[in-house]
Amino acid sequence: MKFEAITIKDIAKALGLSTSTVSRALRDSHEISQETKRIVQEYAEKNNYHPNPIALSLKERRSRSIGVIVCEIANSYFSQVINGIESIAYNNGYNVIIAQSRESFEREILNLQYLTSRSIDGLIISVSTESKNFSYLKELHEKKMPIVFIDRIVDEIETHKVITDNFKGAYDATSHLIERGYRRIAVITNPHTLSISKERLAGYNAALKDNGISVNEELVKYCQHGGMVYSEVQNVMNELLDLENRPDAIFAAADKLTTNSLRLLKARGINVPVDMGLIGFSNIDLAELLNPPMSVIRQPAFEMGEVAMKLLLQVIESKRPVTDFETKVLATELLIRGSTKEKKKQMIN
Amino acid sequence: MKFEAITIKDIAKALGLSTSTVSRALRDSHEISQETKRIVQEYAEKNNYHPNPIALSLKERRSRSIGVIVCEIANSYFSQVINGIESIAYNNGYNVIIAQSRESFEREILNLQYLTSRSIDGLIISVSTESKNFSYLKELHEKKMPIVFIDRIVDEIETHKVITDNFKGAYDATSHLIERGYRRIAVITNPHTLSISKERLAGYNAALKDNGISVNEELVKYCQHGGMVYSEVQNVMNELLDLENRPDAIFAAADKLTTNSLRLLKARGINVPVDMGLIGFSNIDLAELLNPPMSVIRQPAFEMGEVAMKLLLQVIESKRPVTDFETKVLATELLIRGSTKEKKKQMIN
DNA sequence: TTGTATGCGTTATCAG
DNA sequence: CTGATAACGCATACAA
Repeated sequence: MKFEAITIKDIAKALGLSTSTVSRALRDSHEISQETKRIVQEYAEKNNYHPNPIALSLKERRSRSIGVIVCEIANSYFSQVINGIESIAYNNGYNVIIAQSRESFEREILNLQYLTSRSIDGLIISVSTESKNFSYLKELHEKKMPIVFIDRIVDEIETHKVITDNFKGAYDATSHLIERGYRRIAVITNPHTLSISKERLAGYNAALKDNGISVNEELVKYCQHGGMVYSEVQNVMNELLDLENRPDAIFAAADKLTTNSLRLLKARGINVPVDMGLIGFSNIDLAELLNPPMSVIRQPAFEMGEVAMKLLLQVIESKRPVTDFETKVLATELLIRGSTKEKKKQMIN
Repeated sequence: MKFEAITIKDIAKALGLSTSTVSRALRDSHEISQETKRIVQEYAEKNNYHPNPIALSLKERRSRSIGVIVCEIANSYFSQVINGIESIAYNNGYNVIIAQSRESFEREILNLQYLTSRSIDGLIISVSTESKNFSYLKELHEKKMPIVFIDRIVDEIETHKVITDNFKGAYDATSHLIERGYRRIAVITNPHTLSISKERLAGYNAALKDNGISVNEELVKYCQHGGMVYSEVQNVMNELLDLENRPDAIFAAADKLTTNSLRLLKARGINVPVDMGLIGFSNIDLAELLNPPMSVIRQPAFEMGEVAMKLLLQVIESKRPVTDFETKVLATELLIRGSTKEKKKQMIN
């Protein structure tokens, strides 16, 4: 308790004991008499004593809080990830300190400095689209800060990583479009600085190739800010739509890109999937309620958060050396929606 | 930095100075010679010195971190709120520690104890649906912990509150349904322990009354767990649909209830809005892309977070006594969607 | 201008 | 079994 907090010293004074005796009594040490323990514990209970964790942190050199850096909390995927992280953290008595990079490298570094200087015991991070220089993270890693990467990983840093099978996810998505008869499939993706972008692009390319469709570079569009900047997505979408040989389908390779693509197509009066096929990575809960229900590639976000936090705990609690790292690859899920014919009725609203 | 951290003591030893001199030099105290300052600051810079915030917290009795308790992070409304909170916190050098109650009173208390014992400087909370006893919060408030309530407030505790005009929002929503010709309008709402529920229900009642429609108790349904438990929403939905005189529209008085209602209606093959009108409080980004576009009541979630954090800062930085509290009431927004006729084309997907 | 001593709350080490 | 003391990293009142 921060205000008027009762301390061991207060208890000691009140009970005419020394602080060390009180401390030991509270920790149920065997070298304290039952009687003393009882008295101390009762008094502590009655006065709602709680050890000051700040003091404990200073002493034990651990804060029992971990840092999480993602590009944006208000993103269905990341909020689900955080949900998973928090659930495991909570069960293990850890606090979660959240920070957002908003896809800015500068903010990522500032957050990183801030969190680490706040003595977090570990870090879970999904790097920003803007990040190219990872020396700060490397330094941190070399200083033995437990780090777990999630989704957007940094290959060169050898630590735990939690990802999904991005290649397969993208392959499945693209194949799904091909199966539905689309041939001229564009892709809108995050910058290739991100590991996930490369993998998803590879999956897209492979699916095309396996179906005898040649890859067309003019159909590959990058969004430098991961869909954070709406106008950027708008621009690449316009570029695609203005091509003399317009694509007949789009694969959006990230959550934010998917929703923004959908919105942009709608705004231009382009009917999905009749005028334009669309599939994307998305964790939006309502995808199946869309018009028409939209097939998506879903990442097991909650589970990814859980796994990341569990790995981090293992390192923190030193059950596992940082060198003995592993990469967890979870499966993506291709949710095929709207396969049944929808009844069309007149709408009032 | 946590590992191999360089301390003031290290600098003092290296430079043959005392810790206090170093401390003062680093804080640019006037009582230190320019020369000494320069030497110390250069050395600190070069060795990447950062003061240990844990030690600072212990000394200054403040942690520069604030606690946030919401029912669930992975909820579009709350994730937007947190986004707003974080943005202001970040600009002011504060960390945000997130905790979820998951609509459980027990968890709320545990989180509360945990956060406060972690010496947070302030608290922003949206209470759980299950909470009826606020003695713990009251106690905290009496101990001068800066508290700001957001959305789900506790009337009896006199501190800052940030809410939206729930009465008007619900009134608008209900009126909107009435204007569209619906007459037998049901409401699905959170338990009446929540302030927002009472206000929204009042708005609903008033709209009915003002339009000469009598309130029918069998059309008022409560979800004790705020939509967290899907089966609970399912049950009340079934109760409504199984009425011999079934409602012709539903007003869902909370984010989670709206999406779950929509999903349930879809699952039962009930066409919205033809077979059943539906409107609700919702901050889902995709509402306008739904089939058909769904009108919703939107709360300015991000702004609410910002306002809450600003108020909290004022109290923390003692620019404003806790007794001089205020209640900010932001406007809800009635987003009317799908007013233009939608082209209906055959779907492939 | 600089150094010494103290305290923030806790636990560990040593004495008694 | 219990108590005194030091230490965690820092800032500051007080001494020099």
